[in-house]
Formats: sequence, C-alpha cells, structure tokens
Amino acid sequence: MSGDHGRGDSQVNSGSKGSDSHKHKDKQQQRSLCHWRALSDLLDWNSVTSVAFSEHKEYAEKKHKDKEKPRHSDGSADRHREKHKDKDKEKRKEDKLQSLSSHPDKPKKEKENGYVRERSPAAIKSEPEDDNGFYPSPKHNRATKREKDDDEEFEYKPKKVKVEHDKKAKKRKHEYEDDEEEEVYQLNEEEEKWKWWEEERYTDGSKWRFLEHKGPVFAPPYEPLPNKVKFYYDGKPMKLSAPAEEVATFFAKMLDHEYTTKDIFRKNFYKDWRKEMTSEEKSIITDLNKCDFREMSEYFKAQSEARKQMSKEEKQQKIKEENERILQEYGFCIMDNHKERIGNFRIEPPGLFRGRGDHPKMGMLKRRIRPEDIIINCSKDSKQPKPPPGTKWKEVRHDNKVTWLVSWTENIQGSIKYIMLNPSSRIKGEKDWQKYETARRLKKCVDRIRTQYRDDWKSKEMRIRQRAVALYFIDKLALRAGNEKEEGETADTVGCCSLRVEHIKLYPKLDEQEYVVEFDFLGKDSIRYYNKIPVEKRVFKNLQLFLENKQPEDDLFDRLNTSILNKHLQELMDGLTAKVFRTYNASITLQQQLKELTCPEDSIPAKILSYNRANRAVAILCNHQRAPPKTFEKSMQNLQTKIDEKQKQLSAARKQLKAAKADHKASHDEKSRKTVEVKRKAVQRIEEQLMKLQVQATDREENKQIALGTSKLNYLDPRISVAWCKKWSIPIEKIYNKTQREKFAWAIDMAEKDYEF
DNA sequence: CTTTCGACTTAGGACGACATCG
DNA sequence: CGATGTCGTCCTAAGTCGAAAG
Repeated sequence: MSGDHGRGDSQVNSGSKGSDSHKHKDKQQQRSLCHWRALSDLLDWNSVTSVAFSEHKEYAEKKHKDKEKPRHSDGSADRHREKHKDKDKEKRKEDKLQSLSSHPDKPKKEKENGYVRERSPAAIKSEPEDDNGFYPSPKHNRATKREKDDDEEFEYKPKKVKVEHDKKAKKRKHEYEDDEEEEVYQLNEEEEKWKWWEEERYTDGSKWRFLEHKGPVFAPPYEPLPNKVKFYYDGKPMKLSAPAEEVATFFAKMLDHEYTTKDIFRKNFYKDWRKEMTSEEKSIITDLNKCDFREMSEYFKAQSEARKQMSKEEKQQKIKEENERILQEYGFCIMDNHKERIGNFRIEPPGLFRGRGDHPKMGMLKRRIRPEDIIINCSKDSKQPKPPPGTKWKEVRHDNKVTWLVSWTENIQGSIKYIMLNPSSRIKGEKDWQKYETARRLKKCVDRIRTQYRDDWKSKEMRIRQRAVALYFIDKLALRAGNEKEEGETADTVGCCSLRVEHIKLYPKLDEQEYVVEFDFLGKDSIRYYNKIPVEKRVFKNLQLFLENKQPEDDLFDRLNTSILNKHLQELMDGLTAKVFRTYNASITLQQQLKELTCPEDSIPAKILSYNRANRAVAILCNHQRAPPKTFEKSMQNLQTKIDEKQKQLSAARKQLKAAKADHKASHDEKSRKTVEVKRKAVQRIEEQLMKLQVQATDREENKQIALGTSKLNYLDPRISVAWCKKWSIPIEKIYNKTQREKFAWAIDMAEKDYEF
C-alpha cells in the first residue's frame, strides 16, 4: 500500500509523510492482533487475551496468571456453555417472568408497577384518529407475524403491556436520576420517559401509523463576498458572478487542506466550477493554476476568528437562542403518539465533495439542495410540512413501510439521502435491540456453524470451499462482508468477499509459526487492515489453491460474493448475515474480557480502566482506528510531569508521616497522635491521586490510535455494560455519556446485573 | 441469473463547548 | 482569567443487505 490514501494529516494511514509512525503503527497493530490470536487455542474462538496488551507487562502478567487456566482449556468454557444451553430457554422464560415483576437491584425499587403505556395527551400534539395510532393486538400479531421474528419471539418480544398510567413511577424516576439529568427532563417535561420497549412491536412490516413533522431546514442562502474581497486571475482582480463566486469560496475555504493540491481534486473542482461560470468567465479563466483564492481564504479565516472572539458575548447568545428555536421547531416529529427527536433535520449544505481515501470524485461540486429536490414522507392525516414560500416539494408521499421523513438524491454518487430519527427513538432502538437478539441467537448455534464450515473446507466444490474459508475469516477476524463496488466510482477498498490476490501473502513458515497469512488491504473508509495470522493447515492449503493461476488484481474468492454468502448464512440461521458475526464476536469478547479483567477488589477508576481495556480489545478486533490526536505526545508528556510531581509529593508526605510517628512515639500525647492521623490521611490521598494519574496515563497510551466509540455505539450489546455497572456498582455515567444513555435507555432499564449476552 | 436501487447501519474527522490548569 | 486540552456533537461518507428491475 502506498501513499496516504488522501487521509491527509491523519497519521494512521499516512505513508508518504509519516512513514515512520506508520511502521510503528503497523507493528503495534500486528502485535496486538496477532499475538492474541496466536495464543488462543484454535477452539477458543472468542478469547482476546489480556496478552494483547503485552506492552503493559506487570498488568498483563498479573491478570494472566489469574486467568490462564480457564481461558486456555476452553473446552471448559464450551462445555460450560453447553451445559447452560438447555437451561437457556427455561432461564429466559424465568427472566421474562421475573422482569415482569421486579428489578431487584434497581436503586429505589421501581418495578412491580411500571408499565406505562403512554397515552398522556400532553405528549401528543395532534391525536390521530382513534385506533389509528396503536400497535396491533397480540391476536392480530399471530396472523401477520413476520417469519423472521418467530425464532426471536422468546427472547425479544417485549412483555405484554399491562398497566395504564402511573404517576408514581414517574416521580420516583425523577428522584433517582442524578442532577445532570435535570436538563433532559425539562426538555421532555411533558413527555415523560416513554418505555417503548415495554410495548408490542408492529409485526406487519409497517413502521408507524402516524407521522407529522415540519420538513427539513435548508442551508442558508449564499451571501456574496463584500466587494473589497477579491479574486485574482493571473494576478488581476476579477469580479465573479454570484454562482461562480460561491463555488470559488468553497475552494478558498479548503485552501489550507492538502487535498486542494491533489490533481484529481483540482481537476474535478475545475470541471464543475466551469459549469457555474458565465460564458465570459469561461473564456477568461482557462487555467486553475492562475487562480488566486488567497484573499478570499484570508477573509474567511478572519471571519471565523471574529466569531470566536464574540463567543461569550450577547451576540453569541442570540445565535444560541436561534439554534434552540430551530431545534424546537424542526428537531422533533410526532411519530404515532410520541414526540421524537429527529437525527439530522438540516439539509447538507453545498460544497466540494471530499471522499475518504483515494476517491476518484474528490473535489466535485456537491450541489445545493432545493425544495424541488425534496421528497416528504408523512402520514395522510398529518399536517403536511410547508415548502418555503414560492417553492414546491418534489413529492409528498405517505409510505409507512419506511422510517424516513425526508429524502433527496445527492448528485455525486446519485444515491439517496435521508432525514431519519435520532438513535434514542423507538424506531431506531427497536432495531438495535433486535440486532443484538439476532447476535445472541447466533451464539446458540455458532458451534454448529463452525463445525460445518470446517467440514466445508474439504468439499469437492470450489465454491463451497471458498465460501467456507471466507466465512472463517469473517468469523475469526471480524472482517466485513465486502460487497463489490463499481470501479472508478469510489475509493478502492475491499471486504472479505472482495479480497484480491494482492491483499494476502502466504507464509508456510514465519518466525516460529506455521501457515501464516498476512493481510494488507484498505477496508471501509480506506482504513488499513494489516494482520499476520496463523491459520489451520487446511485453510492455508485452500488459499494456495485459490491463488493458483491468478494475477494480483484477481479476486481471491472468484466463486463467491456477498449475496451467495448471505443466502447460505440465511439457511444456517434465520436472520443470519455476515455482519452478525461482527456483532456477535464483538459483544461476546466484551463480556469475556470484562469477566477476565475485572478485579473485585479494584477501585472504581481501576475497574473503569478494565472496562476500557475490554472495550479496546473489541476495537482492535474490529480494526477501529483513529488518527492519534495532534497533541498526543505533548499531552502525554504533561501527564508524565504531573505524575513525577505527584511522586515527589508522595515521598515528602511519607517523610512527614514518619516524622510525625516518631514524634508521637516520643511524646505520646493526643496532639501528636492527631498529627499522625492527619499525615496518614494525606499520604493516602496522594497515593490515590497518583494511582488515578497513572491509570489515566496507561489508558491514554493504550488508546493512542484506537477508537472506542464505534464499537461502543454499534457493536457492543449495551446490556453487557449495564449489567457490569450494576454488578460492580459503577455509575453508568462513567461508561455512557448523556447521548449514549439516551440511545441505550432500553438496556439501562431492562438489564440486571446477571445479564448474560 | 445479474445489476441497480432503496433503506438502513456503521464510520472517522472537524469543530466547538466545556473543563482544567497554570 | 486566559490558554490549553478533552470530550461530545455534528456531519456526512461509506458500508451492508434485501428487493426490484432488467
């Protein structure tokens, strides 16, 4: 792999500039990714051992000793699982019953009563006609139940809705949430927290009965530059027509970015820019290199500087208020009987397209979206959003089989963009929950599936072997499915099924290991995946077979694509697709790691470090990277300085304690005894502070180029984290911020400390 | 069957608000 | 109190996957 894939300053992938850091990263990644796999018994599919973090030796060693046995004789873990399998169903039944009655360890007991089916009129602006807004009755469910759900019924189907309104529950809730929640409550004051997860879901494929919203917020119109700010062509000032000027400003705003120097970017920009020019402008401007945007660029810099300056001042306040007003007006919709937050109600403003990686379309003009481009989706009986005066919507439709409120077609790829609800909404939450339930179903049959694909490695048919090897990679390495992509339309990235010969290297023997496969390719977002991993002999032989008579640019799996693979998976388990393996392996890894890493006697910060480490194991598995923060080295140094200082403080405090003790021994009076106590406390306090700093430093160092957020948000069953918090009395706020708590409200409400993924 | 489309999830980076420190 | 560092939010690109279209 070469160059920096256009990720510019991102060190993660920069090759040309930061090849050193690059290499370093590779090494690190290699170390972590391979190491743990090397150590894991081949039957031990899911363990990401703490050895992954071998850099942190004492730590690793300590934990390792503790845990080694159970982990490596993982037959035991499997047996264990096996044993529980039968019980599983029963247990779930019990769970269901139990959760209907009470949540034992919730602070201030809050169940028994609690299933509010929200009909609070306050929450509803315009009540839809009668029975229009409610979920179908259970009887009705039976008849129309989606097949897909059948298997899930057991674990996923929400409990029956029992109780009507309960104001007490509401009140209690208020008491027990901590102060910082106050705001949220005010925001949704009238609409008390709605527990959609305690209601029936739609089973007929419809997504809602009633939908009303205000439509999108458009990008502000273009404001022409003041006359004093000039554009120069070939050294001479030139006044541009408004359309040409607008596009020019897009370029000017990006002048500091490396990519404005890239050929493709410039070529694409120039081509699209010309389309906006008057014929006169076209005839004058014939060479982008003669264009001077610097004055414009300076002007924008000055402007943003000015904006920063007026922070805090009243003008800032005004802007804030205006934003709040827009949020209140456009940021919510009514779906069925509830006011729900919209995710992205602002239409993307025009600008220059910047794809990730080496994107062939970088620099193209992303055009301004007008009302005429917009399709509105809402229910017939709702108050339809009004287009801005003098304009019309492209279309207004009433399709309750989809979840979007607004859509338009974007001009770069010709794909459709949507306005949809916030992750905290019912419609997103249900789907999320369902996703984890599917992954849990995979847990139950994953052994069978693994046995089968290992068998398939021996198949007579090439396509079956390829399928089986690909599936092995998806399972073991958490690779993405890898749809084919249209060449020349997007950056050249691959996933499992689209791997090419050039992306892997085979080493019959490497260092001490046999049958090593080296992966090196760009995945989603042009993030590099680099890994060396020993595989089973049979896999290795198969790979050699697949490679025969092929060119580097040929497909590794020429008889396979995602559609074939997913069809096969569907047959193995209802609802199974390639990405379920990622979810499953991520969640199960978190659960295992938490079990392994959490020391009961640890302090809370130490436990949180363990959590972060478990989270990190998952992020490494899923290859979630980030560019190391620009200020990383410096801030690390600062932290180290602080630690050193603290250490000095500590030894000073210890000395004082010693002196005080001696003093006390000599005098035995009350006063000196007190002094000893005081000094002892001081030492203790400083020790704690030091500990905290050290933990912080370790955590940050380990996290240098690993992004935890993505897995936390998309792959880890939140109930695992919630259960862990409950088990160890860790405040949930330490793990999830406000937004995350909103998204995972369902899990926070329903998971108990003994929840098992 | 293959290709394209549509809807939805997953992803990293930019940026500004907020916290913390000297 | 201003500078600096951190964190959350916003943004929108880039995937997955099923279904429609050809």
